Amino acid sequence: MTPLRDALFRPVRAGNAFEETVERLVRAIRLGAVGPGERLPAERELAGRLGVSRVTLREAIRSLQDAGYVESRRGRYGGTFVTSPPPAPAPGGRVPAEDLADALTLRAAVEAGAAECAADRALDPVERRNLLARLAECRDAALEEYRRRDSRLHLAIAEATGSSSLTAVVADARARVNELLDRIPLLPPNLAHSNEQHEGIVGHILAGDGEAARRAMAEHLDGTAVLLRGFLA
Amino acid sequence: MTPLRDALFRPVRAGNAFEETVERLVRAIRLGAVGPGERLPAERELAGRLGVSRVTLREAIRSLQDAGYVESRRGRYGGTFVTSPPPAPAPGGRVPAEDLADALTLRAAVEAGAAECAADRALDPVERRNLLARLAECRDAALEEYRRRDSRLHLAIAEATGSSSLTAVVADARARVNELLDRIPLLPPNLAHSNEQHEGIVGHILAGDGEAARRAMAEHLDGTAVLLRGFLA
DNA sequence: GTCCAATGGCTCGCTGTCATACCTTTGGAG
DNA sequence: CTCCAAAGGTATGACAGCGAGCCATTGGAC
Repeated sequence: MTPLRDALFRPVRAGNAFEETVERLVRAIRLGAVGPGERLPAERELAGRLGVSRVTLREAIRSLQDAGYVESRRGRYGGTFVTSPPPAPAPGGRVPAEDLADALTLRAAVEAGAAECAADRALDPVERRNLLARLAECRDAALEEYRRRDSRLHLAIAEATGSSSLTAVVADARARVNELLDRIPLLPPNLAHSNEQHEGIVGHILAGDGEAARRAMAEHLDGTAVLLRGFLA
Repeated sequence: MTPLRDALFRPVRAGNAFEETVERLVRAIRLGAVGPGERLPAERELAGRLGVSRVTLREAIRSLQDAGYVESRRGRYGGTFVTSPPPAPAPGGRVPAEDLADALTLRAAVEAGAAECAADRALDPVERRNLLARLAECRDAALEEYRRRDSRLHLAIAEATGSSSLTAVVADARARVNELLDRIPLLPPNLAHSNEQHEGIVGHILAGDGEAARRAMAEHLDGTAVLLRGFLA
């Protein structure tokens, strides 16, 4: 009973508008939704989308500039551009075991569910191409680009469910796990294994086999879960 | 690409602090976390949990009073109590097909995932008893209480995953679907069938059979999904 | 060469929200 | 019977965030 109330009476605001805006922008960049060299939406549009005033958005962008994530240029065809290469994330200290379990459980549930939903749906050609393109991106990614492209593939799978809410939840879950992954080394053998599993997952989704897609995704996620638990527990 | 950005650049705030607080409180009551006659946490504590000032919380409580959801009493051992019976929800009009699909997809993914996670975990005796108690509550629920108790059972399953984040996501998804369910009739045969399925789901969870629990939950959810699509499409 | 549309940069007054403190009511402890 | 702890009720000053408007810069269209 108490844990249920904890969940329902959790904070309405994760922080102030400025902090949450920074968080969102960093997340979009870290998850690869806006790649290096690409431009963010114009301030007026972005402020509207985020439901935040332009003043607040600009403060957030200012701190991303200071952190080296973006650079702004004025004038027509100007804008705010993601720098390449992006700054290395701060390593961070230990992680409470409970937080780790919470993040991994959330991700396991939503990503496996998303893979199954995506497979059980009739995908249009655009979605199919998107999946294959993201898969290819992962295949020939350099080490320092891998995490971002991996996230993009996983998010493409979430998108393929056709549910924007589910996509948002997967993005949240993934952002949390990525923060933890940044604290452990990324090894080439793991990467190769990951790519094999990606092939399988996407294959099952395109074939419309929900059960197999779910199982493959679960196994894939379990791999990184084991790594995380090993390094951080 | 655009749908991904839509998900990541979605609004930082769902509304102002007052509106979101009202939403939270109504949700807690509608999902049965605080049953008829029960007391909400004291204002000072609740404001702290929700991360909102007491002034704002009180405005929210005030509108719940006006809507007939709660009654406040002063003095020691006073507090804000959920009324019984609660007011009937406003029926509401048509639902865009896209919203319906979005809500159902989200729920299918997260609730099926939660059932599987719960089953694959070593449950402590408290959690096992909680599941059985909620199951029993559903079994002998009157028609007008059924929706609330059904939600409590489903949320108990989410709690059993041990992940508060996952519990919160399931609560969100369920609140959205409940809003839609309030627009269609609840028929005794459906209810009986639901209860049978509940037995199966909880049984598989207690037995630790994640695969079966997931499948049973998916089937169960599919039943109400079909009903919803039939009535609202 | 001139114009102009689109972009980032800046300012000001208004409103919502917060933190804090204090008041009022109530029922059990002693 | 008295007291007081815990709850809801109220008031106030400070500030974050907003909307709206204007300025400055830029590069292509004409």
